[in-house]
Order: sequence, then C-alpha cells, then structure tokens
Amino acid sequence: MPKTSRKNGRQRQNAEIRKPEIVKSFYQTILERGFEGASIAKVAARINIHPSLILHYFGNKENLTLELVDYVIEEYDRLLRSVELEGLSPEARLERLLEIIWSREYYEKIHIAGSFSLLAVSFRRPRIQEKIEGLYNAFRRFLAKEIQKAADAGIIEQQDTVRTAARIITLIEGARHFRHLFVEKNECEQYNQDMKAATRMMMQMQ
Amino acid sequence: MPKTSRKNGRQRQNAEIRKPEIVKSFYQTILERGFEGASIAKVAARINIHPSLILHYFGNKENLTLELVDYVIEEYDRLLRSVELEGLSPEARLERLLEIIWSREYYEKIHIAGSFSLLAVSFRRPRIQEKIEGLYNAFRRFLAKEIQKAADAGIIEQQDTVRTAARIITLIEGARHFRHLFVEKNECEQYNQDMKAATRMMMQMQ
DNA sequence: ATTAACTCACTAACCATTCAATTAATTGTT
DNA sequence: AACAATTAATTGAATGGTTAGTGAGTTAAT
Repeated sequence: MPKTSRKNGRQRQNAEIRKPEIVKSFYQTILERGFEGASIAKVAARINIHPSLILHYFGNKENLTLELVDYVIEEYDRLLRSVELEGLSPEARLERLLEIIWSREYYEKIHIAGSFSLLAVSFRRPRIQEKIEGLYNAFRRFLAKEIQKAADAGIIEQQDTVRTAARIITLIEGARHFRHLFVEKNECEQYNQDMKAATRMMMQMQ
Repeated sequence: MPKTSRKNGRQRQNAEIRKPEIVKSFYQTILERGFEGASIAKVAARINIHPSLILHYFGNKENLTLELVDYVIEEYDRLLRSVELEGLSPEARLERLLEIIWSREYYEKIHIAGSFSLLAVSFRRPRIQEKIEGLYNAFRRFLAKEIQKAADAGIIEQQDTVRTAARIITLIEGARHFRHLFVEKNECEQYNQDMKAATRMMMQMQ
C-alpha cells in the first residue's frame, strides 16, 4: 500500500506546475479541435484532471485564454532571445540571422494552426489583438536593430530600418502560410533559399 | 390583409435563392463568432429562418462547411477573373497587375478573419485543405502566366516563373496578415507602395 | 393534387459555471 | 516524533443554456 493513497494514480501538484500544464493542454486542444472547439472538459480530459480544477485556477475561460496568449507570446519571445549573434563579425552576424530566420526549426517552433486560431480570435477580442501586436512590435524592433548594425558596418546601405523590418516580417509571415499549403517536402529547401535571397534583396532596397 | 399570410413576414424562397443565402450567413457568422462558434442556430437566426431549414437543405453541418469553402473559393476566383488586362501594352499590363494586387480594394475582398478561420480548420480537414490548395494553385498559375508575358516582351528577365509567382504570393499573404495588425491607416499607402516595389524587385531576381 | 419550403417539438450530448465536499500536504504545537 | 489545525489541491453533483440532428407535421406555390 502506497504512502499516499490516490484515486487516479497522479500526484497532487501545486499551482506553479499545474497552471502551465493546463495552459499547454489548452494550446494542444486548440491545435486538434480549433479554438471554439477546445472546451474546458476536453482540456481537462487531456491531462486527466477534473474540469473544475481549471475553473478553480483560472476562474473562467476568458482568463484561461488570456493566459494562453501570454504563453504563446513568451514562447516566441524566448525564441527571439535564443538567437545567438554576439561575437560574430558584422558579415557573419547578418548571415547567421538570415540562416536562423529561414531555418526549418524556426518556423516550426510556433505551430501555425495555433497561430491562425489565435489570430482569428484576435479579430473579435481587442485585448488579444493588443497582445499579438506587442509581439510583432518586439520582432520588428529586433530586426530593425540588426539591420541598423549591418548598415553601420557598411554591409548594406543605410535605410529606413523599421520599414525594411516590416517588409521582412511580411515575407516571414507569408511564408508560414504558404509553405504549409504549398511547398512539397522536396521543394522546401529550395523555397527557403528563395526566401533568404528575397530577404537579402529587401535589405538592399530603398 | 395580405394575399399570402405569413408568420414571420418573409417570403417563401426556392432552394436556388435560399441555399446561397444560408452559406453567406454562415460566412458572416464565422466572421463574428469564429468557426466553431458559428452554430446552425445562429446562422439561422441571422436570416430569420428555422434552424431545421438549414439541415433540410444541407443535411448536416459538414456539408454546409464544404459548400462554404466552395463559395469562398468561387469569390476569390471571380476576383481573379475580374482583373482586366487585355488590350494593354506589356508595360502597362504589368503595371496594372501590380496596381490591382496592392490595392486596398483587392485585399479587403476576401475578409482576413474568415480566411484565418478556414485555414485553421483546414489543418484538421484534408478535404478543405485540398480545396484551399486548389485556390492557391489557380492564383499561382495566373501570376506565372503574367510574369511569362512580361518576360517574353523583354520587360523583365526570363526566369522560373512558377518560383517567382510563389515568392509574390508569399508576400501577398504575409501582407494580409501583417497589414491588419500593424499598419496604421495613414501608413497604409506607404506600406502598399513598399510592397509593390518589393514585388517588382522579386520579378527581377533569379 | 403534388411538390417543395418551411416549422415544430423533441432528443441526447455537450457547454461553462456554481458551490459544497473531500482529500492530501504543510505548518505549528507539544 | 506525534498530533491537530490550517491551507491548498482536487473532486462531485447539479445548474441552465446550447449544440447538431431527427422526424413528423404544416403551409404555400404550381
């Protein structure tokens, strides 16, 4: 007989562990069934807890949704911060940035279906839209900073870095769309190279 | 007293009128409440009919969804066919194409939130994904044909037109995403001009 | 009289949310 | 080290509303 008698064989967790677990389950459920198809009951069943536990922690579904948006944004933020560019020459630094942005690993990180669901929701919920806008702004600032560095080093021409960053993000977001619908596995490397070349060209524009 | 006594003040329609009306109501309801949030009851209420009438015509919700996808695709197709380029010089023809693609009217035609919803759904439904792929393929062929015409006329270099078309569609789709989240109304014209310039540049690549 | 459009009443499953009960871990006291 | 008190995690049962779908009945047009 075990020291702790439990009903379902799972340990009792504290909020610090359980809350993120619920948020991640919500995300996974959205991937599988869509946003409005992700009910509290399904999110709970996925991690073998009682639906009431979710409401105990989050109060209602709206709060759970807002915490999910935060989670997705943090994941993306972590991804941006993990880009290691320090200590490289300006040329190598720019090259490395392009390599990362157009790598398979990068675009797979934030799953596209989940993004679509959240974007579709954001049209109806100003608070969510604001959060997503903040995410894109951070990305734009990050890119603009790198472009400025390359321009200062004379690798590319001086330009309106914010506008250039906006163009590049447009391409990146478009690629997330398009690649999944369109690009066969054997064409993927070719497509990524095309995108990289297009990005380079955009940096020379103005 | 009216000749036709009716309960709800609406005339009796035939299937030819009623079915598209239902599909359009479904689309509008998705815009407002998301895909899984668009129930048969809400779609019916929106046009003041009984929910059973929808099931009478479509049998079940899956069929209604498939007919919606067809409707969206037809709308997009109509949009492409409405592009009037005949009788123009090769230079003017290319210029006009760019103008249309990056016009406000064009990108507003197929509402983005509905597209997101459908794309998110397509990840979970192969039949819908196939239909959307068909739509993009038609667009790609259309663009490739125009690029070939311009190359034949010597306006742009000879190139792999299908790859170029893919790059341009990537940019267009990315712009649909990005513009809505990002571009303030006063920046919109500037952004569109940037996009047009980027498209032109992509046509010169190889 | 026939056909098609349309409504009504119903079902069983699912929805978010409520509040009270239970169970396990932690803390304080001896 | 033992025990009680407190706190937090978790479940259970019930709420009223919504869901897709069925099948039978009604109404209007031809």
